[in-house]
Amino acid sequence: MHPVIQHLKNYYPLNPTAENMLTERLASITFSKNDFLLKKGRVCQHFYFLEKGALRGFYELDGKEITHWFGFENNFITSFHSYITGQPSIENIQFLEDSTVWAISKKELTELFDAFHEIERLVRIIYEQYYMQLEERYVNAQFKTAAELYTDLIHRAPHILQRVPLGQISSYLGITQETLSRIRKQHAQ
Amino acid sequence: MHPVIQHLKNYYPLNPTAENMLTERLASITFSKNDFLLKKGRVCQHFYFLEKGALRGFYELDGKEITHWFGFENNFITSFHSYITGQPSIENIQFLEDSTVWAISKKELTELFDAFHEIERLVRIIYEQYYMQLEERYVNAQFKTAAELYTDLIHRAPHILQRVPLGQISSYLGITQETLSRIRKQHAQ
DNA sequence: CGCCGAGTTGAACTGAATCAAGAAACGTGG
DNA sequence: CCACGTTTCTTGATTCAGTTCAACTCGGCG
Repeated sequence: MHPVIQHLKNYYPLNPTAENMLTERLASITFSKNDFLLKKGRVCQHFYFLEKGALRGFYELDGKEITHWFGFENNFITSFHSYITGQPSIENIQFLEDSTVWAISKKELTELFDAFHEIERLVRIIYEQYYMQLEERYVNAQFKTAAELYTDLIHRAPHILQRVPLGQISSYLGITQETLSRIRKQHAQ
Repeated sequence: MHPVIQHLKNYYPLNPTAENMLTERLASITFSKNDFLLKKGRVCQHFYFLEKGALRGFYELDGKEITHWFGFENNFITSFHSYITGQPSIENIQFLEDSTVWAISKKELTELFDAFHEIERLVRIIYEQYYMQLEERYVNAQFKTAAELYTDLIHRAPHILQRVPLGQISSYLGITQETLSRIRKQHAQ
């Protein structure tokens, strides 16, 4: 079975016709480590599904790169603000590993919404889940010390330390690399 | 025209039949200042529209109340996590002023999704807007000093200082009341 | 072999928290 | 409508977590 269809079953089951129409419109693309899925200034016209690999969204602030999210296997990926508004993206999306994604254009997905109520429902449900995740992350972040943020993260995503450079994790947590390095040292002992 | 229908036109226009079916299911409720729309531990079974007034969502942390969002006129309101998952809410929702809300139950809204594709589309579009807002708030919050958070807030919502106690604003910004008081003093001079 | 990016370590500094005490504003009942 | 108690806000002194800046280590790779 198609890996995207397989994953969508976790949210809402589609009937076979809708599944087929969707599958036909999904294009597989492979990328190498350090490739960009999207560069700042371009409009994000696609909705992606990351089958294998890892990536990050980051923007520049005072000459430093701020990674504000990571994507791993089975995550839906897009530069949301740009995708929805059609405006140029402020963020870059870059691969951290050799990766495989499935892509569908906004135009095609919108057409599928018109043709299949249930596909729009599926996306509505996916939005709900992603909204809750974002909200949770937000509430968890505030009022925590750097050390708490770190331990929370390795509980939630223990693999992240092996797969992502320290500097990217530290900006994701909103602390400096030096502080994260010290915390990690404490933690290991 | 019904105030909810009026506001929905900003997102996606409904046909008259859908408008009527929706309007019939909306119940108007008035509350007084300090009333609770939802108390911690209860399941949020409704989706609300705040026609007039103001409210806040808050939770307890170390014996202190942390206000993590505000709602004003024309905002959609619910305890999202509880509403979606059906689990007891961690947060309270309390009115800051005498208010008027329109309510629809989750059951009825779900039935409307089944009956009218376009109502589900409307909600999908509303989710997109609210997701972007949350994302924006998140990115803006990190890496800002307390003073920057304050000036950003009064630009975005200048009315908030008149309508909301300082202690609630400070926890919303993730700083102490003392710090906000000092910043505000600096700012005024 | 030497360079380069990633990570570590140290010392000084600073923004904001904490703790504590007053002042002002509010609303509630007599 | 005033008096009293409670909540909200302000101000000061001290402390501390985390930043900044700078130097150093380590491992990989051309």
